[in-house]
Formats: sequence, structure tokens, C-alpha cells
Amino acid sequence: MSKQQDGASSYKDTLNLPETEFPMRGDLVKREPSRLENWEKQDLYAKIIEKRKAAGSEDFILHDGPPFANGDVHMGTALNKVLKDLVIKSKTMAGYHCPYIPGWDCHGLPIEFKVVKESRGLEPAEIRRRSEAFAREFIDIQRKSFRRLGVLGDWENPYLTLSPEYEADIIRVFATLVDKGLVYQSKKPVQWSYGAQTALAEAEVEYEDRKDPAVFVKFPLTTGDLAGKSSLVIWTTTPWTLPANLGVALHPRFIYVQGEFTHGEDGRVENLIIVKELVDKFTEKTGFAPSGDLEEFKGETLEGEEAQHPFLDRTSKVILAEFVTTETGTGAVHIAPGHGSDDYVAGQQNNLGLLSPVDDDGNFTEEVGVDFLVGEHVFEGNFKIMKLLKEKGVLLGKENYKHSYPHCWRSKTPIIFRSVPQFFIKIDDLRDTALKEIDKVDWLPHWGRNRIFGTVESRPDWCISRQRTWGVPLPVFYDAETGVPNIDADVARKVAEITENGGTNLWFEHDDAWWAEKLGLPEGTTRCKDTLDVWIDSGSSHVAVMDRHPELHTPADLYLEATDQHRGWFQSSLMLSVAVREHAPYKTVMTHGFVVDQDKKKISKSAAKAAGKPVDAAYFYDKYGADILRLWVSSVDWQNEVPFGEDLFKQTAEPYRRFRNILRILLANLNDFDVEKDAVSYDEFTLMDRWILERLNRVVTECREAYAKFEFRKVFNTINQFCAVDLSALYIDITKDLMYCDATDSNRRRATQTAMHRVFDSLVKLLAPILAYTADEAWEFAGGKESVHLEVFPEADPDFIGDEAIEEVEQLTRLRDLAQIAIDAAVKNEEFKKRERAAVVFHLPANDPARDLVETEDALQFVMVSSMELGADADEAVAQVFATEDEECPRCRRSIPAAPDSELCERCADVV
RNA sequence: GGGUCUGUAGCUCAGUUGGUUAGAGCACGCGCUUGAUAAGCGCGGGGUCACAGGUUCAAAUCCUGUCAGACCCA
Repeated sequence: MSKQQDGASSYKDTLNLPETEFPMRGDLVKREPSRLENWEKQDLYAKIIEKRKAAGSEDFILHDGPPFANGDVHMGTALNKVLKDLVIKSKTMAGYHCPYIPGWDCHGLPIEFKVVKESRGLEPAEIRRRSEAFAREFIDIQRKSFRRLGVLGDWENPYLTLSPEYEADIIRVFATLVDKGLVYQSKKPVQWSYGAQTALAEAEVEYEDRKDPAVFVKFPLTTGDLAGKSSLVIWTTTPWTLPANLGVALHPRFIYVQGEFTHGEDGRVENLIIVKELVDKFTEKTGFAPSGDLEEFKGETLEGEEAQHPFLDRTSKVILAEFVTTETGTGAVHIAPGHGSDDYVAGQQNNLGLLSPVDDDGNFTEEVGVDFLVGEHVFEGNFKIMKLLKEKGVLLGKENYKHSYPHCWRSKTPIIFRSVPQFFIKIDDLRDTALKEIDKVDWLPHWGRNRIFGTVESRPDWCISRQRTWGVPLPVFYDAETGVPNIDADVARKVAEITENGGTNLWFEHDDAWWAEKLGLPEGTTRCKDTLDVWIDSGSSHVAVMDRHPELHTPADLYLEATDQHRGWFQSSLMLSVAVREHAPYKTVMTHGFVVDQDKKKISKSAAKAAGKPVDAAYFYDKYGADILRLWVSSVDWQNEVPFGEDLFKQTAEPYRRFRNILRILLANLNDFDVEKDAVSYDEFTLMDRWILERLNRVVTECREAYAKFEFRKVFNTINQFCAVDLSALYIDITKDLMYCDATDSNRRRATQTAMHRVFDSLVKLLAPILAYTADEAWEFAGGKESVHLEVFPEADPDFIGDEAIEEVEQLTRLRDLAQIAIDAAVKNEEFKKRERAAVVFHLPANDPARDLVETEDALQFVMVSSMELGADADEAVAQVFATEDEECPRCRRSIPAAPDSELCERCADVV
């Protein structure tokens, strides 16, 4: 190839053009799986752990909250798991020893429900076998997804709440509770699902809109001055609870009125007592309007009086309660202690007793006291009772009332409050310690503290019995004669011993006689058929996992789950830990928001499916790659709801390309560089090199700090900004000329390569926790023999802590901006086509700090024009441009003076 | 209905203790670049900082209320 044939490009061979095998395109979907395979073949997780152990590193324990072994991994689960991995990887690279033992929550209603739905009438032991198989199937599915996402951990030895050892530990935790006198049995209103035939935990309840018949009912007073003269009026949306009515509650300080009310249409007259504020609403809804003088008094004046039950032959006591409001109703609240928690408490305080004439199916029992209601479902009963009220002349009005009402999360049937014998944990005995412990924990974000404090402060006793099969048996026995439960810690511990080897299936496979004999209990003793609330399962993990596992210990440094766990796992763990060891199981608790739709609406799985919006993590890592998903997680504000949609997801592909390209061009520019042989010392660096290293130092410091605070988004923003502006738009662009055209071994070029080498090294390491695959790939191309995940983060370099170069470059940036304005105008006027053809004259104020820089080589390099000179002084800085008269050097394409007797510029002539 | 939060360009986000003309990236439009090329660079349009009051010389930033959304609770 000769000069004549190929013109200017004949000098191409004399240049040092960037070169690398590192592909521009990620092809993540194809490449990630083979890298993952390689990690697993060499057991990278174990290698990292060994390396930190050998270095005597300090522990950082992130205790994994177990996801439910049911369903595929959706974006919410992926967000949680990847956040955990970002914590583990960044803490590891900050030099900590971070064992990560993942786990699964395996028992519970949702799985049992699916199994039972498939085939009815199964024996308990068979339900349990199938439930276990079901759980294990999804554990494998989810584990595969988590690994594919690049999450490193001890995947071969996860903890499972269904394993016999774990189950035995749950029973031992129960025994400890018994030791401390915290467990009791009582008849108490619970949220009962007649659809699923079980009591439900708070977390198993969901609210749906529902229409109920609301009624206004009068309770004639039978004692006091108003006896036989006036009636209290109650309002209720659950007429079916009236047979269990034992009281009427008034607010002690509200003002009530008493007097004559006349119906606007039929002229019916009643003497009634209603809270003053609600008289108008009452009139509007029932048609009864005040028709005479109204007497006013405070609610407390009626305390202790009696009122006639509307259709049963007994009276109801008038009591006072603070929970009475003037929002709806009449200011007089119907109290059925067997059918509501407020009612229960009020009943206890006022010795009202308790009635709950409803069976497991939600049908009235004999106890209801009205013949035609026996056997009737309560919601049907609503109408019969209304008819009865009307017949008795006590119905003052009715309406269809739409409200949000609790429903069973599985069977979707409405919940009823019903009293049944259940087992409870006394929360009052734990509450004070728990509240004190809450204030010793760091809550991230800080408002999490209030969330959990509020729930612990107000939570009632914990109902721990479930009438289910797929769970840990409640290790309690009933006396043959009396049927009284024998709640005994030693017996429970013996059950734990037996099931530790055989598993709790033994509980269901053997009969009462076998167990009585095995435990040395009297003949005829029967065992409890209930299982423990699943929150006891996961809430015991600090014993069953952290105490048991040699690598872990309690308290954990961090628990990290979605914000709904304030009421869930964070609380159950706290309560059980306080019970067992009197302190919280964690030092820090971090919560993230839920994944919501792009317009910040809640994502319902069924709605998303109907709209064709994928929510499975697999869809995204199979289409875009795990690193894109990880990058998305890092870019998200986990403190609040996390908006998600495929469009948003695609947007993160752009920064990914930028990071990848930056790594690529750095690798390509370092192609001929050997850090051992070619690195230069501090004095050799150009201004630009010192500048980028000062900037790098800031980035390193900021990222290290951000990682330490789990502010991954800040890491993302910082690196993104650094790559887009400092590297891509400035440093790499500006150093192109010297990188390509200077002599291969020139000091200036080697200096820049030294700087680039440091930039690359730091960048890869800072990105490694986020771009787990890509950083590892780049590291390999840079000659790394082992995985980048074995490395530690870069340290700040004391040589570049200052900002001398940064300040100088700020002045150059000013000049560049000034020049840019003039260049754009000239290009628009078609004086020349590109900046490299511009000859610039700066007119600056006399005291302008940039004056000394204008005619330096650094400045010319930075502004990337043909020439720069200082013109006459001006009040305001301004640049003037002309088309240069210099020819373009055919080698470096800069328009600068040529060397004598050459078409090349001086530098290029020297090099060639 | 109650508690805890959130609300800045079409989209994703920066914005230090209140202080010049509210900044990036993406997308869009126009140029340059065939030596980062399924890349790179420059320029441009686009914001009454959810809304309404208040404190202040000065508010995206502090206070109050309204609206919308999220989680938890009823």
C-alpha cells in the first residue's frame, strides 16, 4: 500500500490504534450462563469465603429472610435477592467475611391449599408428603433463578423450614416460650375463615370491597331515669352478631341527645338517644327527625344502666369505651365480645361474658337462642335477623353499606370474627423489652423504626394455633378425662428429640397411643391437632439457622426484606428473639419498597398477565441478561416503591452499553501496556492524567461510602456520570490524539496509559458487585487469573487526594465552552466544518485566572482546536474564531504547523 | 378512616446546612466523525420543582392544608 494509492490513510499503519478482543456487544443471554457454570465449577463462593477467613476478616452477617417456596421468581423477589447480593458482594470487596446461607419458608396454607385442591380427601400424612414435594419443586426452580441472577451463596446447603432439624428447633423455641409462661389457651375472637376452616393471621387477611346490610336498632333502657321512656340506638353492618350482643358502648365525653323523633313519612314516633353530632345523618338515613325538645348529657351519665336486647330475653349492659367514634353510626356501639377484638377487650373490662354461637362452617349453633337461625349461615342469617327486628318493632332503619371488609387470602371468602379455643403467646410480657430493643436497632430508612414500633406497641396477643396440616405440630396434649391441655416444656422438648430424627411426619403418622407411650403420658391422652402459625417457623430462624450454623452468629448485622415485613418477619423474629434471648436478632434492618407498575400502581399478578406485562424475572434475564437486571436494581430507589415496566427496564440497557464500551476502549488503549514495565512515575503525568486521577479518587471515595450505606443508586449515578462526562466526553476523547499518534513508547503516552490502567482497575472493581458477570469478563480480558470477585475495592490514592488539577481543568473547561460558542456560530456560517479547523483568539479580562493557560500545550490539547492565542483585554471573556491556515497533518489530522520539508506536523514527522 | 412515606423536563434521576439563570442521562431534532463505528463527539427544543396558602430580604429546599400514589393497620 503506497501513499499515492490510499492517500492519507497510508499513515494508519504507523498509528497505535486501540485493539481488543473484548466484544462491544454483551451477548449476555448467551455468555452469562457459561461464566456462571465456571464459577460453580470452581466453587467461587467457597473460594471467596476461604480467602476472607484466611485473611482473618471481620464478619458481616446478612441473614436471609426465607421466601415462600411457592411460585416463580417475580421481579419483587428478584429485587430483594439482588439487593442482598449487592450487599454481600460490596461488603466482601470492602474486606469483610460475608457468609450467605439462603433459605426457604416451606410450610403453610398456600401450599396445602394447592395440594388439597388437586385431590380431596387425602390423609394428613399424604397431604404433608405432597406439600413437601411441592415445596421442594419450587425451591429448585427459585434456586436456579437466584443463581442465574448471579447471586453467590451456599446454594448446596440452604436452610429449609421443613427439614427435621429446623422443625425440631421450632418446637424447642415453643418449649422455651412455655418455660417462660408465655403460652396459654383461651377462647377468644379470631379472624376465622369458614372457607378455609381455619383461624387466620393478620398477614393472611386481605381487604376487598363488600356490600353489607347496615341496620339501626333500638335498645330500650330498662334501668335508670329513662327506663321505659327512651332507647339507645345502635348501628351495625353485621346484624348476624346481634344474638351475641352483651352490651352497648358509649363514649364517656361525647354529648348525647335524648328526646322525641318522628318519622317523616309514616309518622311513627320514638324516644331515642343518639350522639349529638350524628343526629342529622341519622335523620337522613332513617327518616326519623327530632320533633321535640332534646335533652343533652355526656355518655358517662348512662354508665352501668341496662337495655333490653332487641329480640332475646336478656339485657345488655351500657358501658363506656374510647374507641367509639362519630364517623358513622349513632355514637352507641353494639358490643358482641365473641365477635370482635375491641368488643372482646371491652367485654373483659366490664365482665360482659362471651357468646360465640357460630360453628366452623359459619353456621349458627343451638347457642344462638333463636330456633329458626340454628344451622343457618351467618350471612344468610343477616336477612332473617333483619326480618325479626322488623317484627319486634326495633328496626329503625337500614341501608346497603359498601365498605372494605377482610377476606381470606386463599379461599377469598369474607372473614368472620368468631371465638374458638386457640393457643396464644402473651405479648404483654415481651412488649417492653421488644420496644426497648427496637430503639437499639438501626432502621433503614429511618422511618422503619416508627413502623415497627407502632405495630409492636399495639399488637394484641399472638394467636399461634392453626387448624391446618402442613406445618409444625403444636406439641400439646389433652388430658383423657378433663380435656384440659397439658402445655409442658419438657414434653415439647421430647417431641423435638423424636422428630429431630424422624421428622414431624411422625406426629401425623402415629396415633395418640403411640405418642402417649413414647412420651410417658397417661393412657388415653390425646394430642393437639393444630399446627403452629408459620410466622413461628421463619421467626425461629435466629435459633434454627444462626445459632446452629457454625459460620453465623446472632445478632445478625443485617436483615433485608420488603417493607411489609415490619409486621411480618421482622416482628415475629424480634418477638421470639426477645423471648429466647432478651435482645433483638439484628443490628440493622433495611427495607425496600414494593415493585409497582410504571405509573406507580400496584402490580397485581393477574392484571399484569392479562395486560401481557411480564413480571417473571426469568423473562427479563432470558431476554436482556442478568447484568441488566442487576444494573436496574442498583439504579432504583429502594427506600420507596420501585416503579417497573419493560420500557424502564430497557432504559438501563443504555448505561450498561456505556459501561461496557468504556471498559472496552480502556482495554483497547491498554493493549500494548505492561504495568510492570511501562508504568510511569508521578512527575511524568500530564495535566489531563492528574486531572482524571483526581476525579477517579473522588469516585472511589464516593462509591466506597455509598456502598457502605447501601446507597447503590449513588454508586450507579456516580459511575455513570464519571463514564459519560469525565471519561467518554473528555478524557478518552482528548487523549485520543496522543494515544494514537505519539510514539508507542513516548513518556506522554505511557503516562496516559498508566492513568488509564488505574482507571480501568478501579472501575472494574467498583462495578463488580453490580455488573457481576461483565466486570468479571472485563477482568479476565485484562489478564486477571482469578475472578474479580476475589478482589477488594480500590483505596483512595494519597497522591491524588487534592483538587489542583481539577481546579486548573475547570479553567480550561471555561475556555473550551467559550470557544465552543464561537465555533458553533462559525460552523453554522460554513466558515469551516469541524472544531479542529478553528484558530481561536481569547479576549479575557485583565485578572482572568485562565489567561496564563491559553497558550499552553495542555490547553490546546484540551480544547482540541488548531491554535489558541490571547488577544486584547476585554471586560467580559469572549472567544473569536477564524479558519486556520495550517494544513491538516495527514497522519494525526490536526491542523497545526507542518515540520520543515514535510507534509506532517512536527510530532508526526518525529514519530515516523 | 388512622399510621409511615413519596410527588423535580415525555422517561429515569441529581440538587449539600434555604442563596446567582433548577442540572445529568435516555428519547426527539440538527450537525461532525468511517482512527471507540450495531460505537464516539457537539448543538438544540423541552420544567409555574403535584396544587394552594404561609414564614423569609430570598423557598424545589422550612411550616400548614389539598390532591395523587405506595406499604401497614382498621
